[in-house]
Amino acid sequence: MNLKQLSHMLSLSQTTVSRALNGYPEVNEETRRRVMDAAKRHGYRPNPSARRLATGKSGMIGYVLPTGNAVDIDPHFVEFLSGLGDYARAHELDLVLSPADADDEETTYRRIVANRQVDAVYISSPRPADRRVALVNTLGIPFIVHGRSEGLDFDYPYLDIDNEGAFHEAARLLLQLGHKRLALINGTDRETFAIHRERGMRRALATSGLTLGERHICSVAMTEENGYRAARRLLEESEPPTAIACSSLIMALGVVRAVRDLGLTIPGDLSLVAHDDVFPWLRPENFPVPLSTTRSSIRLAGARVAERLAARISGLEEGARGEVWPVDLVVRGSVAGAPV
Amino acid sequence: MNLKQLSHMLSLSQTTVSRALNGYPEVNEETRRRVMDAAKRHGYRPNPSARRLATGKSGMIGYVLPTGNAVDIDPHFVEFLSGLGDYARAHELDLVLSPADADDEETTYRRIVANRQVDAVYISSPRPADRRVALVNTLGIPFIVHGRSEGLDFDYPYLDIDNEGAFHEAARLLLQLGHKRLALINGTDRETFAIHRERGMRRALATSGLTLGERHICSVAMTEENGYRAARRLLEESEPPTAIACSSLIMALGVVRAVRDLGLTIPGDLSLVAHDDVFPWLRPENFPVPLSTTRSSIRLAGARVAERLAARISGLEEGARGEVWPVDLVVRGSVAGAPV
DNA sequence: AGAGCGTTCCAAAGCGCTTTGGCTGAATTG
DNA sequence: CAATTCAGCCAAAGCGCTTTGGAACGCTCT
Repeated sequence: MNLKQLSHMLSLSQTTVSRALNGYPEVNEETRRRVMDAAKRHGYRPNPSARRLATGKSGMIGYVLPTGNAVDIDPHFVEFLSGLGDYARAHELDLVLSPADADDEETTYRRIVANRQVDAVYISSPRPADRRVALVNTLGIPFIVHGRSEGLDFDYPYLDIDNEGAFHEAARLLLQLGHKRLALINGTDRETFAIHRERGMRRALATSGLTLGERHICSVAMTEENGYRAARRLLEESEPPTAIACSSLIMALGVVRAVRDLGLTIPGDLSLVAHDDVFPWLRPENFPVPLSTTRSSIRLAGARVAERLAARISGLEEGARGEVWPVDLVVRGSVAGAPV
Repeated sequence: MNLKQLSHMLSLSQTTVSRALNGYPEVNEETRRRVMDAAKRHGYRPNPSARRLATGKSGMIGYVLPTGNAVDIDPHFVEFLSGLGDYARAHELDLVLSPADADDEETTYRRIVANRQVDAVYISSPRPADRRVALVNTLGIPFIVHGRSEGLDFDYPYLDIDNEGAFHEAARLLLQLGHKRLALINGTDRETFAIHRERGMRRALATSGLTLGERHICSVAMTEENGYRAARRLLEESEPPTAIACSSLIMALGVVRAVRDLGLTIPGDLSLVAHDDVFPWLRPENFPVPLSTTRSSIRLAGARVAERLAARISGLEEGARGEVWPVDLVVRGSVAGAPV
């Protein structure tokens, strides 16, 4: 059932039927009702390919998926997607993932914009002076960055959590508990969120006249194994840290294992705080010793990004509005006063 | 730069240019070269929306993403996606995720097929007599099921791993080690893979004249917490199992924690085997006691599904070919002889 | 020489929608 | 009452591609 048939059986022109369906004002309400009714009764659905060719709008939002043998997609992604999908569903938006060589995402961005394949895109895990952000900005497609870049000479719309504040608070807590030797097991330092977390921690330490030594900070991919290795290295030093802040629950798993292997205890020998993106399948309260966390639901972020993307597509949101969410510090049993 | 302009500047008709570009035989090789050349030089890219309207082909593969507040997307999904994306990239295929109410995916399948939004779809985590499989089969769009359904009165193309064989082997190993009381911590029993694993285990037990008691099998969502709870329940019985097979590494994490909490040891008091989908961020060899696993890379499966999907789209693959991958049994320190 | 044939190209008709520009007749205005 | 206005409808022109149904040309074959 296409527009032609539908309009024919209503003895109306395609124009009128199209307008009636799309809510244009220049059609009699009585006629509109008739049209709507017939459309529903016959299950008419405008062909998206045709509509898209005519309007250039696709009803989809895009994401460029970095791929490659050595490229691992972050498990956070799926939670983010959950939230995004949840909102997108309610608004009949589809999401298109365009796989790209991780070393050359630009070509793909250019392609999907040139082809008008999607109405908007989002960018995640931005790095400082991220070229993707710059590119997408000049290409002029609606977009939102999940996270923040830095050192770009223009403003752009983003949604980020207060990573600096979160780790500042975490460090401040540890300092208040008397810890002097803190360490940070961070995500790879090419990503802005990791930089912000380090910054927050340094700021807290500076307030107490302390610094974060070069050797007390690890920047690694967020796997259990890397968490373990980093923790071992830190704890086997001559003057090991008495408290560690860790950028992910998964790495924290490794830290806990290292602590055990070394015959140490949490929080007796080591206080531990980690960032929690809120996975349904791994919860900080279920750690051997309930884990203190800085918590922010990445799923909610996904939903919010979808919401703002939709708003930008329909012109309800404009400009370079940045949105930063505060992060909860949740204190559980994994932190205690510094050992004497 | 569109076809009209390009053909005009070549003083050729759109027909000829189109045919030259698409490799049709009825165009002079010399002309084809000229066209190809000009196209490349001017960076001509056919508009996908137009092409799609004309041909009905979209160059995308689809996946219906179940969403909802209470719906958690499996973290396996992201690994599968990695593999799929990796292959799709090389073939210029995009992936469109259509979010759907988890209770009503059918509407969405109908929509994407009716709208010809994608050239093929894949279905994951099938359940017995899965309605999605039946639906998609009658709708006549190319598809592949990742996993298997059961009790359907027709054949269909799928890619699955030998879950039954894997757990049969795992159980057989445990039996050989003298274990008599085995337990299974499985994924939710609505999914076929869980049923197959249970079946494999039962079969192995039957061979030794044993059975898997009702209380010795847990069917739960695969979270760390559920693994913990299941293990506690099992181990606190009067005659606790001496060996557990577990359907995921994440649940195994919980099992290990439970064992510790109860003051037991692996493999002294309990032998443990788990299924490993091969995540980059959590590896069985890094468990406190290296975990024995049944191993199969879900990432490779993703790549293979993409490959077969592409083959079906282009007509290279036809019919209802089922493909079952064998699963490696990797023995590590977490299994030992049954306690005396 | 004319029929027959394969090669190479083209004009034009879709694909199914949106949108422009214009037409009608009734209501409003001076 | 003629002149405007306006609500409500329509025909037709795109959007940019693919594909159908020839047409023109140079050959070979009888």
